[in-house]
Amino acid sequence: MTLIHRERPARTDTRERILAVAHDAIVAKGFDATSVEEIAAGAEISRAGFFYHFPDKNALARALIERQIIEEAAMLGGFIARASELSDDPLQQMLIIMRFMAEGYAEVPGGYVGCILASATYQDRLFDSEVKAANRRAHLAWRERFRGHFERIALAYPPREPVDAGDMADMLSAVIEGGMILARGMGDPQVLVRQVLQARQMVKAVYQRA
Amino acid sequence: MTLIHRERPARTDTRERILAVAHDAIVAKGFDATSVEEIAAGAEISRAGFFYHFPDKNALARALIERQIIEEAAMLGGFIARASELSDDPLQQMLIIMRFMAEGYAEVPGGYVGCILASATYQDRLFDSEVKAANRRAHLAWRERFRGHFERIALAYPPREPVDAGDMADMLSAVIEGGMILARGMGDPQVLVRQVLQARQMVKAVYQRA
DNA sequence: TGTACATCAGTGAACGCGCGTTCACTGATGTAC
DNA sequence: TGTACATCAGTGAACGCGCGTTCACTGATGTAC
Repeated sequence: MTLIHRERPARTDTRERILAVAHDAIVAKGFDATSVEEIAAGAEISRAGFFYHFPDKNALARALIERQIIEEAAMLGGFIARASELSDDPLQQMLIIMRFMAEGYAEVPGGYVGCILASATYQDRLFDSEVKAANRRAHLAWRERFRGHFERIALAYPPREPVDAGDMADMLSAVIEGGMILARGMGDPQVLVRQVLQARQMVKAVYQRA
Repeated sequence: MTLIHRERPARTDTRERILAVAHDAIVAKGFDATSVEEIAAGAEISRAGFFYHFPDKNALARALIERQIIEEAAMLGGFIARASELSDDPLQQMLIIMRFMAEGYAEVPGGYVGCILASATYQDRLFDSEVKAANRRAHLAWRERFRGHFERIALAYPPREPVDAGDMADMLSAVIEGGMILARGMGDPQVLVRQVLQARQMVKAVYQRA
């Protein structure tokens, strides 16, 4: 028989596992209702082990929000880059981006979807001002990212009804956050996908000529 | 000097005060982070007094969601009735309703707004199936309420891009829930108002001919 | 190549605090006769 | 109109439990000489 030397996997990834487990639990139940105990158990360490990686529970919230901001930016950046490869027209680019978004949400395994930023928004008195500021920056980043895009669209395609480019940019966030709430509230993940595709139809109706 | 006989106001309204205080706190901080202690303090009773009115904390959540469903229905019912007084045209009615909604949110004192249903959605593992079912019924009620309306609009005004009447109905909820999250995340209550008005412009673009 | 020490990535047990809930009790109001 | 009892709308103190956090310790790995 060989010696069963305890598997001690090179897990510098423990921190990542904590973040992944915590993300899912917080999105599902809220920050306060998610205990350090269950996060630690999910990451297969002890409760005290958690505090080796984070000074306190709030530091975890901060890290999650920062991570979300970075991942969102990466995903969107990918969509934008691919869309500008596929078309030079700003309206077509936006329609392509929105289809990518819908497909992205359709592919989430189990259809389970939630947004940590919304979760933090609905518990904002719990978080310190640093977390709130990060949350705010994230929303502003989305807005600025798409405002310029909608301004270019409006130049090429005068809108049928007057709309503000900044509001159109916010609409993308709003339809996703609101769609997630509906999808979860109604127990049907497809609701989010349909909302994104419908917002896409509405964008066409606003800008596109027959 | 007159006898200062303790003011013992006829407060059968204690239950209502509990609900009002709890609503504000839960929407601001989440269900779990809102203690019975602070709800009782806000309603000017003792912690034990709270349990005279509700068997446990979950019963409070149920009562709040049921109350929200009733109040929403009443408010919307008022808007719909007034809109059908002002116009016979289904599209004009919808545009009037959406303007009422925007004005309603613009008038909220302090611009402070949140939705208890969204709050419950983001903590849904905490609530029992009865609460979840009520939440779901509420969303379905909104959808059915407006689906017929959008179907009538589509008959009179063939949409410029194909859209599903049920999805259009959901869009009203989504834009409000999403708008609230953005408004709070960015610290600007006007964001919600602008999102509702913008959705209104998009409805015009989809259905209205020049 | 061997030894001494430092650092990393945790563990297990204990801590105090705040929370939801219970319970015996109370003082004001309502009702029967 | 007075008295006895019931009900309403709570109070104050106590309960046990779970939570976030701390702390002394540990065993494996890395580094200096």
